Amino acid sequence: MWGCCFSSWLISFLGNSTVRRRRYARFSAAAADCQNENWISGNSLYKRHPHLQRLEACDNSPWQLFPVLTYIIVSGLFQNPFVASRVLHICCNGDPPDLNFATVVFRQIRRPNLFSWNTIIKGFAESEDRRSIAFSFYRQMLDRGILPDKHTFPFLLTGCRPPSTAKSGKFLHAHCVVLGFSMDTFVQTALVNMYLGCGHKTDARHLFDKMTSRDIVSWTCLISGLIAGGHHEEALEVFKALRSDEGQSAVKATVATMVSAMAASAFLGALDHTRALHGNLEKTGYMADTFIGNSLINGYAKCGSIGSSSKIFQQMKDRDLLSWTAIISGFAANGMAQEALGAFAGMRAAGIVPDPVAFLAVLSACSHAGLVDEGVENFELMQRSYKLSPGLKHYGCMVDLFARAGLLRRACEFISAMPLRPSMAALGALLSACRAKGELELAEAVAGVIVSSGESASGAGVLLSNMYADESRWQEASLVRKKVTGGGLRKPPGHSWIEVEGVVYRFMVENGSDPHLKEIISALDAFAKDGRS
DNA sequence: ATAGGGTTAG
Repeated sequence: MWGCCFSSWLISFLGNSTVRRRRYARFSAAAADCQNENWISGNSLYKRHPHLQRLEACDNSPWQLFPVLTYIIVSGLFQNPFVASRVLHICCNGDPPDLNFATVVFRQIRRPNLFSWNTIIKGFAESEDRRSIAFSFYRQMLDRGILPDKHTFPFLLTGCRPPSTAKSGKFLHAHCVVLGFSMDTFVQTALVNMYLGCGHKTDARHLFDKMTSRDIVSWTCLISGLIAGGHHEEALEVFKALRSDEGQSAVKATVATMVSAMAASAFLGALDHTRALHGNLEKTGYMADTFIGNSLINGYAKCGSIGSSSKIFQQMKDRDLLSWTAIISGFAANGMAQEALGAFAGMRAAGIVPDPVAFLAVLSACSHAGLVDEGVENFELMQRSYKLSPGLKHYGCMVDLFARAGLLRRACEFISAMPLRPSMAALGALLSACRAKGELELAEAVAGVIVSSGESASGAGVLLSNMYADESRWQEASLVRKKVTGGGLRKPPGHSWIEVEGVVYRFMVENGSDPHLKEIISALDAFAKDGRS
């Protein structure tokens, strides 16, 4: 983008002949240096060419780069590998990075050095949609006889994230071993991260366990990677192992570590863990951190301790978008819709611009409390005042809002007016509302839509079958049920977990393997008896 | 004589 701007700037710059003559003296000094094959670099370079120091001050603002870039190109200093690498680095690390211009710059470097290769590889590996280009640069680099160093691999490995498989990652792992970089902590951590990202948990654990010098980033990578893969209990176990390791080695949990541990604890709803983490944090200097505050708000809210959430929220010095969203969705999840709406008003009054996630929290508060008018109002506000187009989740939430309120007609109308294909969740919400209202005909129609969507319809099938059973239409009930189970479809068994004295126990329906299942059932029976009396 | 792996809300 700014490559184009630069061309026009260059033309206007060079077009003025008086200016050009005045600058000639400076250029000719640089030109003299370009004759010299022994390139100077670093401090001595900047001392000889003070103009180049502007390179250091314009990382995020390409506009400031233009004058010095002109100087660099016209003088020929661009062929100094150090200077070329600096320019390339600026193109790749701008905000946003301009990879097209970086490629143009890279192609102009006659003999790219390892630093230039690493820089362009990093630029593409960190991009969203052009990660594969990083690999083709790696390939070209090897073809030109340049060997990678220990910096190259972490760059390349960050590009091995889903949807790409572990295939290229394993390839790189082999290169690391052969070239002797497999003992480097950074490379090893990047490998662990890559395996976790590609879903190869066992390989990642194996690698991590064999690491000779784990530092805190390695630990944090493992914990956050396990969470991303849905292994929250294992993440907490690793965190405990880290805690016992902290006594013997120099590793010490950082903000990133604590935030990840908190996320696992929040997901599991483990109140004791959350409290323990909070207690730890009070002893460190981390409480002032916004990330930490946000994760505590979320953690306490997920554990049902919304009072603690709002206390943390009030004590926070700097509240950002996420702090407000966390407290709104916390209130929403704990059935406090009025407080959620109040917090939303507070957020707007504080000058924080809500984003789609914030609106989702508001809408879910309305839907849980049956506040139809407020829901519709905010759904419109989001589009009208904030120019945000609702996503599938927002539409799903609105369907849920109407369906829970028993407004089946309105829910149907809303679905047919949707510009997006309704999600399974939206149709499912409508279907359960049909059961609650005993609207069998509508339920059949909705179930038909779900089946024709081609996705797994086991939940819908079970629900419809139950509806037939409600009406004592046993034949149809068993027919639907057979279709669900006979077609290879199986409803995944529901599972839950409970934290008792700091230990998380997971249990499943249909699975007698848990040694505590009997205890759990008898405890539930006791609760049920209490409830009746 | 420039660079590297990790962070929260749905």
